[in-house]
Amino acid sequence: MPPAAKPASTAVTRNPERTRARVLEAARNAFASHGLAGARVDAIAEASGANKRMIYYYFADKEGLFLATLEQIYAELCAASGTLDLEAPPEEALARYIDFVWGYYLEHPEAVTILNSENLHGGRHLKRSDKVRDLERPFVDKLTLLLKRGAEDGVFRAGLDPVTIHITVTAMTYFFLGNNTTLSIFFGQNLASARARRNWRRHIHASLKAIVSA
Amino acid sequence: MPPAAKPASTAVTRNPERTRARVLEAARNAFASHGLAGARVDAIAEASGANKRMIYYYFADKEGLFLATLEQIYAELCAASGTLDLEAPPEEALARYIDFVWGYYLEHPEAVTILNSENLHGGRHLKRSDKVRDLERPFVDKLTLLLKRGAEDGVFRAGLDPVTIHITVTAMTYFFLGNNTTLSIFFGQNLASARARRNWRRHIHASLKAIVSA
DNA sequence: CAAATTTGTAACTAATTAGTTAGTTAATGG
DNA sequence: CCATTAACTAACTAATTAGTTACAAATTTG
Repeated sequence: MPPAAKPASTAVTRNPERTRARVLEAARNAFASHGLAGARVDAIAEASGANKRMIYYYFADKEGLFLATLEQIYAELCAASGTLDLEAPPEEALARYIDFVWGYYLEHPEAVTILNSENLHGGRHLKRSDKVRDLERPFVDKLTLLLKRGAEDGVFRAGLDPVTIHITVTAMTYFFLGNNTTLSIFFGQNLASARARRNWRRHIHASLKAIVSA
Repeated sequence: MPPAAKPASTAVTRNPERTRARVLEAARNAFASHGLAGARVDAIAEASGANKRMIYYYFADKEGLFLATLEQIYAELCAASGTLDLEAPPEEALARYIDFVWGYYLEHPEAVTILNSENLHGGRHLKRSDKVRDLERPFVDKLTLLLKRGAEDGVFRAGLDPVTIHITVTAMTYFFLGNNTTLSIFFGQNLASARARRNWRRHIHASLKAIVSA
């Protein structure tokens, strides 16, 4: 049922890859704005310019489309981390790492809401994805090396767990950005302002420095 | 339209307050499990034992019911923080504060998913809630005093912002618990285990100690 | 080039949904 | 004790929804 990858064609009237890509883009927007249950397949079809039938042809059902969206997000995140350059003194490299995570979620707010949706549904789509299981996670290896290097240089504490550090950086980024609205209302201040964001990013840097310091 | 609070009655056949409470409880479960769009008013009516008409009678519409659920969650969080005792040496008191936040979200996973839903929808329900605006937030005052006390004692850094510290503790708690499923899948380890939770809670304590230390 | 296959369309359907109508029964207050 | 109001019910509706059917055109392949 799922169409195999095909060599580029000069045809304009038919273009399955472009159709797929456009559907995925529209799906991403729709799921990000309304969640899995709130997103409308008809709306995705219209926004992508594809016929609704094609969505079912390519992705089987709404949940299949949601899974494909999730897989694309994870693939993009991992691919982006491939270009991450941590060849610098440990403290400088850690700062770059933080800026990468912060920058990624700042530029991809849809990733936050879609991952939240997947957690709402107990990860039932991701669980059956071998695409995500087989993904390269360059940032984990890079962070592992960085922490080791920092410990050897005596600037980082020894025995730091890379996954723990990654989750810490992501938690501080993701929670601040993803829950910005309710936090702003609850604390009566605009945490979406450039100033508030700048302060928070600075706070992440200072916090992680304190956490990893020897 | 919204019914006023009434003195307790001995009647059993009619009990608007109990009906309201049961609807709210069912709504909380439904919204927590399926989100705003995914929750079904019919299912909430059936689960609460109330007639669907009564839900519209008390809460106007589905969004009104969602707002009432949100308000209840915030009210409970603030009420719970009222009993929080921080009368202890600053480092011990900060540990208690962390355990309060951690314990609260651990015991109320539905608060996490419902707040995520509200953020998905841009906070449009909470924005029009004066109930939440007028809420007492005892934990902010308590934390403010604690940070001041710690600074005076020379154990905490001076000038720490209580809201920043609160968001930091909440970020590390909320993100770990709320995104536990996708994190577990992505990093190939069971972060829901008692051991993983214990380690993470310990990590929050160590991290905050490092962050606030003079 | 012809048969098989892939890509695409338009119109449809069966089920579900939020919200309503029209009325009944219990409590309350004068 | 009766009239008004509050609490409640069952059955309904109009709109929407995920998913399908039946068909057509383009492309590939033997």
